[in-house]
Amino acid sequence: MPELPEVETVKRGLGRLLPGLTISAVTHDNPKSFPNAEHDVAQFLLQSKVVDVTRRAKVLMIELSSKYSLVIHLKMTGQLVYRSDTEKFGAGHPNASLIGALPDKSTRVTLMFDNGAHLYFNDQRKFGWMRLIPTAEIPQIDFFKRVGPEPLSDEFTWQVMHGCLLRRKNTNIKAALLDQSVIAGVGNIYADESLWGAKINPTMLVKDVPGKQIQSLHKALRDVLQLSIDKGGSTVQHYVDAEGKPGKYLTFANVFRREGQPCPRCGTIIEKSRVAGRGTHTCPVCQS
DNA sequence: CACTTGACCTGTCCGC
DNA sequence: TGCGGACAGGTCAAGT
Repeated sequence: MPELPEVETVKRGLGRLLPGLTISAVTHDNPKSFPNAEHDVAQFLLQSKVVDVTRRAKVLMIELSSKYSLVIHLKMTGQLVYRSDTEKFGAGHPNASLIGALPDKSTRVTLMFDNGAHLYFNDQRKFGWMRLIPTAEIPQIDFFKRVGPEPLSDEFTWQVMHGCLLRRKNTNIKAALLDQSVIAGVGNIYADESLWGAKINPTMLVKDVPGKQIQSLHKALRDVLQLSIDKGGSTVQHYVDAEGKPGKYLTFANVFRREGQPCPRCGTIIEKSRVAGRGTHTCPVCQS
């Protein structure tokens, strides 16, 4: 679920809340959350001050004054939720969260800060991870060495995108979009939405997609990612922002999770199938 | 090498 | 009501 727009939304929220705070206590379920940790992570984090919060692809980085960074992947069900020492989220409260009292049974890591606030890393399915890595060494980790360009960057022209996609010319266009070494940050939601926008059938092989349609896909992908960031991301089940609130993009979705409903463009009933091992939503007429 | 499938997990939903 | 199984989706390892 957390794809580029969701991780970007969390990054912006934490970027407003965390910098300047010092970590005063840590609880965690090492080694599940901190695989292959070389240090006593909790001890190592104490008295570190948060310097900045950044994002690359679907990965969040909390940069610390110790010259180390917490590198975090939320995978499918991960959440990072900040709560001040006084927040109470009873029903009807204007700041009511999607989730209840924290920590709960999905909480895997808790950071407490010197202002009394807590940051909870919740992750029902335990696919997510955190790593404590020297900030200077982050570009060297395997994932970042292989990951493709940021689709919202100025350098990401349609020609650049075409070149990236052609590295997987014999696979279908949806699998190529989902491949993080081709383009960074695209997941199932925005693959389906952008392919619908460009009127491309997801099973089409990359080498068979004409340049004109790659241009359409480039615009559709950037538009849908930007729209979703503007709406605070997509919430299917688990995703919430740094304050525990769900995203609003899915009310604007054209095909994702809309099987059985009419295509907003032509009225044909949207179908669900399986492409690249994922649930895939298409208009059978627009994307024939 | 290029590409596809299965494993990792847990909660939810559907059919019997 | 209970129970088994499919499904959800990001990434890496293993398989074809």
